[in-house]
Amino acid sequence: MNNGGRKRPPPPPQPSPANPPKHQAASQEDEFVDEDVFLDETLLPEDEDSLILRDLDKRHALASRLSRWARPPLSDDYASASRNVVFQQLEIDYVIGESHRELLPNSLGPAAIIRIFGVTREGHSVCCNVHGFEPYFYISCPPGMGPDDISHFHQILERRMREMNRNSKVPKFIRRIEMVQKRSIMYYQQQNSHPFLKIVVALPTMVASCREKDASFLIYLSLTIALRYSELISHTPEAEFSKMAPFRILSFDIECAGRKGHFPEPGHDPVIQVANLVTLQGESQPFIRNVMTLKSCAPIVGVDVMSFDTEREVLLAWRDFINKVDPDIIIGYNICKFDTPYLIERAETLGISEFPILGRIRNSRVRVKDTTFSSRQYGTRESKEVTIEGRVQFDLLQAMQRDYKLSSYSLNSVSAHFLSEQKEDVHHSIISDLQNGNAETRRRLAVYCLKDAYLPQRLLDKLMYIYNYVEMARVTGVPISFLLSRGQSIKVLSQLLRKAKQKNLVIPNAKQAGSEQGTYEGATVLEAKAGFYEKPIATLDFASLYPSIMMAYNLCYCTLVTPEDVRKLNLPLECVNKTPSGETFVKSSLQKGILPEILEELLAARKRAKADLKEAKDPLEKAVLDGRQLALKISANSVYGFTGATVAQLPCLEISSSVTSYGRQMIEHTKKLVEDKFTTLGGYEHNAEVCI
DNA sequence: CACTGTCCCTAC
DNA sequence: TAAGGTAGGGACAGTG
Repeated sequence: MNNGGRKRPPPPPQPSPANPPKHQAASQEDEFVDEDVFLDETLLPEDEDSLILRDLDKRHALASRLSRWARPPLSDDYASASRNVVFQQLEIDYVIGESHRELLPNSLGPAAIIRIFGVTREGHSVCCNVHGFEPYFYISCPPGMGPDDISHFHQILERRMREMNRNSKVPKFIRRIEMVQKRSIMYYQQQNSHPFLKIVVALPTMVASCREKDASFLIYLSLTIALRYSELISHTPEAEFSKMAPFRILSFDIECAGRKGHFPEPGHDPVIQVANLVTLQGESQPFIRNVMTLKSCAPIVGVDVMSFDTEREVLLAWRDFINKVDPDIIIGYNICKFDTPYLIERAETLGISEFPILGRIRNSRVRVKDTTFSSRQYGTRESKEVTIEGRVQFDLLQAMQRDYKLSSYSLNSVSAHFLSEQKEDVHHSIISDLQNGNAETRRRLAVYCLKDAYLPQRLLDKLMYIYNYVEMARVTGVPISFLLSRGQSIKVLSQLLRKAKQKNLVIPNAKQAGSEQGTYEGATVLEAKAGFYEKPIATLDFASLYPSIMMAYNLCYCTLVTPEDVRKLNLPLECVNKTPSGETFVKSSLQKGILPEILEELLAARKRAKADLKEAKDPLEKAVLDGRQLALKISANSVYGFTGATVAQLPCLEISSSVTSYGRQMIEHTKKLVEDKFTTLGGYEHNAEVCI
């Protein structure tokens, strides 16, 4: 048994025997009315089965509830592996052609990408992508391999998998598994009495041995897989397979006792409280509420208060809690930049080496990495990256900053904006005083800490983040974490890879050395006619102009014909389109482009979102759905942007400049059409004029 | 003051 | 290392 699975001590003892239970109950009732604003009916449990832990006995209810929800430990079969994880789904995207240097560091030739999606430990359970774990496993093979070699490569891959599998001590107990493919998020339907699909991952030694044995087949991260991917049956996320998985969502918040006038630093300032709420996706109430405090804390209605004498105990209690509850998704406010790194760095300071075992890979330590993200769309943001294998971290602050333009992103103002609820800020200057007071002042602090854990969960539900992000992840085929931590281009690339694989195409590494191609001509903007118009003006608008152009004219990497090919191939005129910018593309009758297909899918998804929008009644729900369809629109537009991004993975200015040239042409044409038709000569009242 | 370049923002 | 695009307006600073 590893540390991560170590049993948490049985229900902690009542923290403060000095307070007789009766007195507690009385004071609780009093305070509940005027002080515990957040403990209103929205948070209080409704049924008997829920946790109302007014006395010691009820603590056992928590313990049993917790163990009921705790997932079974890994089988002993896995004990021999130094690191392992159980995945729900394996998918192998095997060839992307010449390697992308970014995606495949250190590899030169055509490459395979194995993507692994999903994690589970119990059959009916659900999972998300292998977040945190590198979502791509890189395998490279000798340079010079082309599309014709795909099947050969396939076989090599398969053989290698088998070999590795033989080497491992893991028995094969899965014969047939039906998988639900949702790309990023999946619902696993148990077809088999045995719950496990097993994949043992990343035995570091195997990397070395593979290199020695077969230099032409480098494996950067080794895998041992218990079933062959050909045995997987994947379903598109439709009908019953489009259901949302009941993720287990942990929302947490920490409080630190900072020194006066200083922002808390993990090198100096202790973690004094950690509040946790655990909710099943789709349910309105958390099924676990607790708070871990340093020093005693008076009881709180509906909350399991666990008090400890040392900070070390607090941290370890939290680690054990995480491992026991085994959440799929971890949320909070600014957790990525503050809470999570703070806990880890604090544990480092205190020398608690066994603390950062929080993920689903046994004995894998969580590390903190500094990252910066900068793009024109989202601006530059510095952040810390903490990978917790197998758990999605969803920072509501990040999501807010990406999705909404607000004047302030404090939890307080965001909650006020979306939930009409304030957070009753405890000013940071009095946190230390509250901590140094008595059990009652620490209780007050705990209530606020809990509220700070509660608000992100409310935001998550209210803004339908799980639904919207899962939708986006499904459509684009990237893990959810990418949606928060990366830009638009990875989404386009991911869709390209998916489509290319379907069609047995390889994507070249187009990023040439010194790609100095400059910029290209953009859209026409007609001159506006300024003035105050009393009568309404008719507006003309193209529906998704650029995507429509790409679809209509079949513009794609794989339909572009170079000038020399035009000469060589002597293509009949009726098979090609010549764009206003002078490029040639074959028509879809000859070969349908990948990009148009991707766009069709995106626009179909957008259509679905718009249909939902029509159904929606609640204004906020409407706003959220509107945001979703807008996000899909932006994704569709970024397909065009992707081709014009000269610093991206696969620039193709022939496509982007063709799109804009068609766009200009169409706008001119429309203007002419309208102005020619609606004239006084044609019997209309006025001459029409088309401007901005 | 006229003009230019930069930054920042928004529209599409 | 990763990063959708171009067009265009307004505020502001610097310069002759």
